[in-house]
Amino acid sequence: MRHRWDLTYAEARDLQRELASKLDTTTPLSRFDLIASADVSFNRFDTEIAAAVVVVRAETFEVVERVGLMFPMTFPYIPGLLSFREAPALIEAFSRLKTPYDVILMDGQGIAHPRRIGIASHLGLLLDRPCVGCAKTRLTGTHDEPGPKRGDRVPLLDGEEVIGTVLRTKDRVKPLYVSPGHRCDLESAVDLVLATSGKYRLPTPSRMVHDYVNEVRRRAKGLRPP
DNA sequence: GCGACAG
DNA sequence: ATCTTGTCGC
Repeated sequence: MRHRWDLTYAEARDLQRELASKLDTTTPLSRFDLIASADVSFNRFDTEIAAAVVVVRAETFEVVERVGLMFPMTFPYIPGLLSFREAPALIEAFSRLKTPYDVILMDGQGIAHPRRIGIASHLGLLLDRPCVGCAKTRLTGTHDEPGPKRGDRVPLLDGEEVIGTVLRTKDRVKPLYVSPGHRCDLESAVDLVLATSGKYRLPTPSRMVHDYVNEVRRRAKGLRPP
């Protein structure tokens, strides 16, 4: 499934409402042996964005394949419309990936979004692959403070509706916002994040792709140490 | 109108 | 998101 990206904000929101109705957030993940972690990186005023995907074996964190590239960035950052800025570059990166993977782990919200279609949901839907959303901060929803220990969690709510889980992945560090993206349910999403984290706040595959995508950007732009 | 607001 | 050293807290 594909669609155009050069839309007005109103058109983009209409498209989101249309796409959101196609999401599957009730099917448990059958497996997550091979995780395709995706991320982007860019400079404040640059017009190019670095996108990368790292396929990691969940049990060992061994890197199976990496793809990194630079891509033109045209859409601005508008809260709620993040995918229109970052997804085109990510989709290009995924198109160059050869390794079959079980699930995508995306930095950002899944259905924990005003229209229930954050970048993890949007990406999963367009690629027709299971996708988990794991964000560092909140976009929408309310919640209590989870307990202080790793594994402690509390529901992320929008009124009565559960749209995600605020999950502590490490003792006494800020919790993460986990929500299903597509072809995945909330329980599976939390399981995956918990199974791949512990040493750091972020899941290890997320840290790996974050480091790699920064390396890709710096190598393309040439950053000089002062 | 005011405050909130993934990356 | 990125630019950046030291520093406070467990």
